[in-house]
Amino acid sequence: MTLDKDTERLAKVAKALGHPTRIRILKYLDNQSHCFTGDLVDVLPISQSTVSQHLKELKNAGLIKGEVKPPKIKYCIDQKNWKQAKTLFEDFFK
Amino acid sequence: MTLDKDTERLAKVAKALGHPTRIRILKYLDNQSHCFTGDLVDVLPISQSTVSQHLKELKNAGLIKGEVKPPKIKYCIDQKNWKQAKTLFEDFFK
DNA sequence: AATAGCTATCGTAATTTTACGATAAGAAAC
DNA sequence: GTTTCTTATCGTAAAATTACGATAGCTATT
Repeated sequence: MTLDKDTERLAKVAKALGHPTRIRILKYLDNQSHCFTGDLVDVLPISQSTVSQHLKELKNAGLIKGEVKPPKIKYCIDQKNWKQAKTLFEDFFK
Repeated sequence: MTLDKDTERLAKVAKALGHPTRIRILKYLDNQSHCFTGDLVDVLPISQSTVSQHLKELKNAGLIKGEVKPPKIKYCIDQKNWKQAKTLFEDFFK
């Protein structure tokens, strides 16, 4: 059943979106098109390690991806998975 | 900032959607337009108390509402909040 | 080779989530 | 009034989440 797969995927993405900090990160990324961890640490009222942890979850959910630009890591939205997520939510709310 | 309110709201709704069982419940509700707890217990592979717990979370997030039809409780989607959630996600993914 | 800068990971504690069985609550039927 | 039916709530245990400081890793620079 691809329906069940979609359900699992939708739930996983939703879970990744289920924290205000992660929403803010994604909105920031959407505005800036890309950013480094430090940019977020400057903007968000939480520690560097916690920011990194949230980034990890977004990456695990496939919503963002990181590119190593030593000594920094450049994050941006994973457009392919982003589109898929958008579609899943559209279908769900339709 | 209404933006922060929207962020909080979006995260809250997303969190409520962040479990496959709750997605299934909402899909079921969308198909049937309404249902009782027992209907879901028959369909889902989890116990009655767990179903009730998931319903509670969906209700807390405002996505569904229950109407007492003794001795049952009739659940349906909260259309007003559902529309709002739909809009929040649309704006977010736009 | 040593230092400096940036970020992930580790270790940890507090809180939340998820699941279950058992129990309570409410109204209808007998 | 007792029983029956349906569902919420309680109590509980295991697992996951969230947060932090401290530490490690990786480059580039000095």
